[in-house]
Amino acid sequence: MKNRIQELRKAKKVTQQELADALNVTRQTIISLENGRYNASLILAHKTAQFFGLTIEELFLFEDNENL
Amino acid sequence: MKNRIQELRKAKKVTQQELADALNVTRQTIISLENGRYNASLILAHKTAQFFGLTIEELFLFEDNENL
DNA sequence: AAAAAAAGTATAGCACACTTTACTTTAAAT
DNA sequence: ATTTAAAGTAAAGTGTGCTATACTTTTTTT
Repeated sequence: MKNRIQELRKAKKVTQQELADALNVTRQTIISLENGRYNASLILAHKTAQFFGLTIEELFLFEDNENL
Repeated sequence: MKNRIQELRKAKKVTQQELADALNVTRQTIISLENGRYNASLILAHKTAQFFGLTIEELFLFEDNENL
């Protein structure tokens, strides 16, 4: 599953550190999410979507056949 | 974070086993989600929401101050 | 009332989301 | 060109989502 975090963060002119602080996670977490190392938890997904004023489904691009 | 899984599952007259099969998880996972033992992963949340024809935000009731 | 189906509890184990720390590389500012 | 800020990599550790197996309790059916 891909996401639009990096794209939207840059459009908002926010650094990884600033986003991390706003979401109460570490910068590592933001890097890993942006670079597709792992998927966000449900709560983090929701907080991130709220930060950008979107729904989870708008921020995260779900494909069919995602195996958990 | 609470969710409406049990309520919607019963309304649809589906057993935990049937829902588990439809989502490709075990019955234990459904029981644990319904009884609030843990939160769904993002992908499972999405598949479950799709099963009920809802968005994630409609199926899962996010509160403020959820600490990851 | 007895049998069968559905729901629940318990525990051990694995995978991965997230943290922490430390170091390197790339981009921006002076 | 040098410095500084931002982004990236690496690796070990913790907590939890999910599986698997086995057993018990509740609900439904006959």
